[in-house]
Amino acid sequence: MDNESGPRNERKRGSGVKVVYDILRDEILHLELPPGSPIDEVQLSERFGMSRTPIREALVRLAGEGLIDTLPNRSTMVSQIDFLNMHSYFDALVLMYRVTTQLAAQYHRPEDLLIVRARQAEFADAVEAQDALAMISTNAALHLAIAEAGRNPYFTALFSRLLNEGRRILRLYYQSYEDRLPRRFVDEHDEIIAAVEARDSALSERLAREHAEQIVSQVQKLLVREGRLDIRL
Amino acid sequence: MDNESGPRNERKRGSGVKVVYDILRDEILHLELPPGSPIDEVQLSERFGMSRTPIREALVRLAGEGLIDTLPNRSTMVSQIDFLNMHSYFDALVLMYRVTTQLAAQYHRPEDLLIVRARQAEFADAVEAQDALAMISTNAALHLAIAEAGRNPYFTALFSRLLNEGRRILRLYYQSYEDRLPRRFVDEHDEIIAAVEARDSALSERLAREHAEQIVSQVQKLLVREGRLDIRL
DNA sequence: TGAATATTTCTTGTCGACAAAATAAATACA
DNA sequence: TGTATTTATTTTGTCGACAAGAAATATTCA
Repeated sequence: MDNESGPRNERKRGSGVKVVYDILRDEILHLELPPGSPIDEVQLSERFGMSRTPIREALVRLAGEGLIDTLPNRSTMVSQIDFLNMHSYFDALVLMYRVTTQLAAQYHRPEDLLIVRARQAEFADAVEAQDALAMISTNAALHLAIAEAGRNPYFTALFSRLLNEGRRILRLYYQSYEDRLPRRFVDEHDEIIAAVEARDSALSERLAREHAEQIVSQVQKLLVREGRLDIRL
Repeated sequence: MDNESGPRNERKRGSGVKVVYDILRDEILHLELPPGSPIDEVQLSERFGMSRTPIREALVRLAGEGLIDTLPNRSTMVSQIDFLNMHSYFDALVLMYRVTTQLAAQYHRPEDLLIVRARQAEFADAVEAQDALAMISTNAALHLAIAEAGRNPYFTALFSRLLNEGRRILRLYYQSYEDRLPRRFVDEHDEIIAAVEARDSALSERLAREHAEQIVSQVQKLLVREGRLDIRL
């Protein structure tokens, strides 16, 4: 909430939309702009030191990615998480974990694995540091790197969107609870990476599915773990 | 190329962006704006009788859907079809045919089937009329209706994008060749619809996969069916 | 005559202003 | 005091203008 781009004369022409998009996107994903937050163009214009036009264009872009909801002549707001349809989300997420990991086993290149391993190291550091928020984002970054190694832009784009959504969901919960972060996930990632590297498609897909189902299971536990009001009647 | 929205005083405020988006989107999908066509904001502004601002917002939206390519300070153009990566496209297409059809078998409602049947009737009419262009669009509409009956917005969105891309690809070819349209596809659609209606997930998925593979196979034939220059050397 | 440079023109990105639509606040009435 | 109406304010959609960047054209030079 502090990376304003500065006045016009310090920005390269043509970069306005992207700067605003990048910053707002990150703020939405980090829940600095939580679901349901109103988005006010005039305030953003003041904040970023630019006219409303590039702000609006960035908002169109964010809307296209489902991160904000807009209707004509109405206030824009940060999109809500559709908890009523989590099963759709989980179906799509698990399938994308499987498909992208299998494709990575088939199509990865050496430079891909360098990136994947770097992301895994970051993830392991976050788990070691018991830093839940870092874990959430480094997990997404790792799996996105695997997806990119699979080289199917359609799946990568969908998976990216799902991972982003997952980041928002998880952040809602890890902000409120102090869970021990399971070291097991680091080991699972290592196994997946090894299977990918070995180009073992079937094993990659199987490990990815198990891993994804673990994650879904954990999210589901989070979703139902709302303590019941304990009042004697 | 004729549905301009008229001057400002005949349009409802707030509808500008959508009107331009809808018209340009259709023109891209119908190849009236073929791949690689330049997009000129000033001309569009004159054509639609509105300022460039809503035009640009519509273009941001189209870019987000991969229908146009934009870079800062450069001319926008209609996105090319990436023929070098058709295998990625086919992988995604087949998987989406399977997934959405299976989900339709699981989650469809009576009103969904009414729509699906109406789209199939339109498809059958197009085949009967040997109207290739109508067949291309009604086929996409039918499968999108099936996907919507499956009720997973993530898959539906990806499939919609893939079907749109397929429309552009097929139009490139059917504009140039006069093929007999196979009646077989009508029958296959009927079988798929019956399996969906019967809630037979496994059969639905199998039929969808076979159907998709037929379509892929046909597209592949189109792609390689460029006559070789027949000159004696 | 082809290449390099300068100039002109065109297109894109952004600006601030205007006004329609929505929202909030104030006023009137029962 | 609660409801309906009116007024004021805020926000959004669009406008046309300005200027930076890119492309096209003209000019110069070897």
